Amino acid sequence: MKGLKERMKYRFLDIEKKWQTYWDEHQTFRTHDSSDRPKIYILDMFPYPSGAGLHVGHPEGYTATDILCRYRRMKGFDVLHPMGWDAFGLPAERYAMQTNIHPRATTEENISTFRRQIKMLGLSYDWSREINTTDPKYYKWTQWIFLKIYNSWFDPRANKAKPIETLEEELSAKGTAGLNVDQPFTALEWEKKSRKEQHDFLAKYRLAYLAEIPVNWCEGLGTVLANEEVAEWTEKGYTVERRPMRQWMMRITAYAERLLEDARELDWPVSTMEQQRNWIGRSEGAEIDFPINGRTEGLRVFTTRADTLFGATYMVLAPEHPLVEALTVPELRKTVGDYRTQAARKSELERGIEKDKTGVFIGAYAVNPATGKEIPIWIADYVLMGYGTGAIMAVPGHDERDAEFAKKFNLPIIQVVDGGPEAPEIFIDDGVGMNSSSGEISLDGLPTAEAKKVIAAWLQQKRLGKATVQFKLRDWLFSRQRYWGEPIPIVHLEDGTMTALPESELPLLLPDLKKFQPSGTTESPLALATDWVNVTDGKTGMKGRRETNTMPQWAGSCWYYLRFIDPANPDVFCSAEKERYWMPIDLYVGGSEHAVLHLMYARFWHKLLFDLGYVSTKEPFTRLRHQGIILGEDSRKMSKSRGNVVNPDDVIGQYGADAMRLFEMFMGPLEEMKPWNTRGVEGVFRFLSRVWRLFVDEAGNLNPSIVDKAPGPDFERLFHQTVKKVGEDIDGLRFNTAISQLMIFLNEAMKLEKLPRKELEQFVLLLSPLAPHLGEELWELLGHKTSLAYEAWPAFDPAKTVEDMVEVVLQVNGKVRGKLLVPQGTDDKELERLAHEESNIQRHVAGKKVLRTIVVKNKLVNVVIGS
RNA sequence: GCCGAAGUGGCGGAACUGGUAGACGCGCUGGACUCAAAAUCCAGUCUGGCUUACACCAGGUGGGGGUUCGAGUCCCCCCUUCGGCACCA
Repeated sequence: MKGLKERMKYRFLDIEKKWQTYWDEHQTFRTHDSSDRPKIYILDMFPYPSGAGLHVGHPEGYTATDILCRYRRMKGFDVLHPMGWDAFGLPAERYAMQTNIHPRATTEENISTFRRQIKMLGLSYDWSREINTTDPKYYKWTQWIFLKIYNSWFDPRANKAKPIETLEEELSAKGTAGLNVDQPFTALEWEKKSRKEQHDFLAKYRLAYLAEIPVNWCEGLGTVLANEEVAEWTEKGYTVERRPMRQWMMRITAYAERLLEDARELDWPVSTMEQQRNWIGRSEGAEIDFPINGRTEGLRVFTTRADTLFGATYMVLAPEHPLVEALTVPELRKTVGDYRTQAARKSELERGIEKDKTGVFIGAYAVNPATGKEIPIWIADYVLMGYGTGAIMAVPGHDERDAEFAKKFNLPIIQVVDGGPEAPEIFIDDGVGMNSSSGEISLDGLPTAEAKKVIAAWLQQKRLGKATVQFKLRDWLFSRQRYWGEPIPIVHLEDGTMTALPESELPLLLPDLKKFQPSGTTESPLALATDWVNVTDGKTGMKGRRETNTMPQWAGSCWYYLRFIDPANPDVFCSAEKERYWMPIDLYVGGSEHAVLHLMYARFWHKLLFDLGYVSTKEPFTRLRHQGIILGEDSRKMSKSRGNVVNPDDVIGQYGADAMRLFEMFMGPLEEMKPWNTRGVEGVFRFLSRVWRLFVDEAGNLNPSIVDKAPGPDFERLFHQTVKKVGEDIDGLRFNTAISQLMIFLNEAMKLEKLPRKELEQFVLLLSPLAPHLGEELWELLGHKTSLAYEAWPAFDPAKTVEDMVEVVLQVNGKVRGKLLVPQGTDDKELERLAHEESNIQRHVAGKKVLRTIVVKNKLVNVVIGS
């Protein structure tokens, strides 16, 4: 008795194991390159394999893309859907410092866990393409790309990157004639320069370069951080200080305009686009040179409000501004010096928190080019060296920060823009010019936009300035003081020059360390591997020292999507032919926490590779979606301390992978934040069990009620509606509504005595992308010998989706007063007549005047009456 | 402070270009099966009024106003939540 009952049960664990093994053995999801079928490249952001294993957030995005992939395969597409590991990273290294276990070992172990957990979900990845950023066969190419970047420069005339040789050739041919440089030289002079001089000149143009800049040093982590990363770590309680250090940078700023411009064509979430736009921070304005008494060079400022030039009553330099030293009068050297050291100590964060303005007068004066008046020059830390020119003209009448400063230090405030009678004391918006005329120019009466143009033209003509564009984006700090990262393939030679490793020497392997300890300096632990560090340059015979910094974790993820296309190629990072077939990525799914960092860096590298001719598209990710965060059952963020973490292993053990998949998709829209709910998992599990019972009888055989028979008209219509809706919803990533349609279909099917075989088979196909294990099992039970993964997706007949009887709503003044069942397509006249016949309508219309009647075919009749 | 997204039953959420608000699921209530329970199945479930009942009526998509025959959907103002930026001149 019990045995029989056991057999009829939906035994998900056995079924799921069986099909996962089948897919593995048959290599069901192995992708073949370039056929004449349409292609689609669907990518998940590959995970960092942490020691904690998968959490329920990971499967959400992975399941979504998996469903779409399975669906598209059935629609006849070549689908590229790979998975890999972003495996360099700090946690494994920190663990190594505590235990001396090599990060490689920890990483391998974590990857096994992740792989096992991901495979349990039944995701249809092509595992033959698995990649790992820490694999030398992979990072060889990360280093190769680094060299490409190092050996390139950005030609502003072409607005693109070019090999550095093109610059050398140009310099040899015609010197700096075609370039905009401070100290021009001729071709002959170039040839006469020493090896080091040439090297240093070129270094200023390379897209990867070393710079001594104030960086974000995090003592706790023993490394520097990119500006973009600071917030993340300070939130975790680490302190970050500004410290000048010599670091590798990438010239992402050269691409600011293109990163902004090309984003317009992308199908990305608006908030992500917005974040990127903010981060790039383009602003249009003007550069103006303020003459300084007794000096030939002026003081250059950037302003977005050149129209307020007449209101500039003083100037402010950033404390770090290079002219401060020269301009400060002797009597004030001490005060100014003290202020500068004080400001240098403060981190940028601290500067931001202290809203109270500080600053000191340096004793010098500039001339306002519009009024001809002398105005004092101050330094203050509210002006940042990193933005614009590091100097501003202060217009306290129309800028809140300047106003605050002016009030504190009793500097004159002049109003030069009329904001109308309602305007606040400090009016910062657009208005009409006033108090702005000299013998040469007048802005009085001009609207702000107009005034900006007039003043810009005047400045240009007087050679005092010009319209320019500024960006907030800064160059990308690319080096980290870590062991567990890609070594930078550069050697520093004893004459102070650098040499890049030839491609033939890649990969430059990480040396094996016996002990994983911090170097004790600001260098990475690699500095301790003296055998590795000290080298002799083959070409020059000079002694050299390897670069000990490694690349940031973002490096490997900047191009992994290209390696997936051709993962084992030993000769190139990705074959051009395959790249042209598969790129761009048609759908990219991952967390919104990567909105600026990863997504900006990857776009930057991609554009570089595009300029150098290695990829065929200017953008890598055409359509991007973020999965929403899954909260704990208590609607709060999942965390160990709250004890509300849901473990995927447990859920799968209890309800199966299909139920887990289905629930995560049924919870709500993919992108929304939503709470976990165990009852909800039970709900979808019940649905799957009901599907099982519909197909399988108590003895475990195919339900004998399934017969070769045409469906009734109502059921046939529902079938066609279901095919239509499920397909459309999967394409639109609306899995929750696709599932509810399948539920509706099942509910109706359960009511039938005899089940039409053809429709039920097709239903299995519709269900299969969402619950693939159950799908395969039922498909086999229905007598099919091979996997359904490449079965044709069911077709629907639009004509058969329409109801022949429709319910028409009867309204009086827009309020529902009755309903009517009429044949589809009943004409307006007839509907109107029927409406007026209906008793409840007559009751409401009685004694009133009918003004008009609005009829919407197949929808409603609205009788409009007077009072 | 600025920018962006979103507010719908007890809960997760549906509702195509303005046309029956609450699909589907959870929960809850009642019933069937059972010695009993679990599982399963059937019925009900926005709020209020009235009714034996069917029906009917009023209100209802964060709040207030507007456009419209008709608004969850469009416009204006306000409130709340989430995400981002934050002296960027």
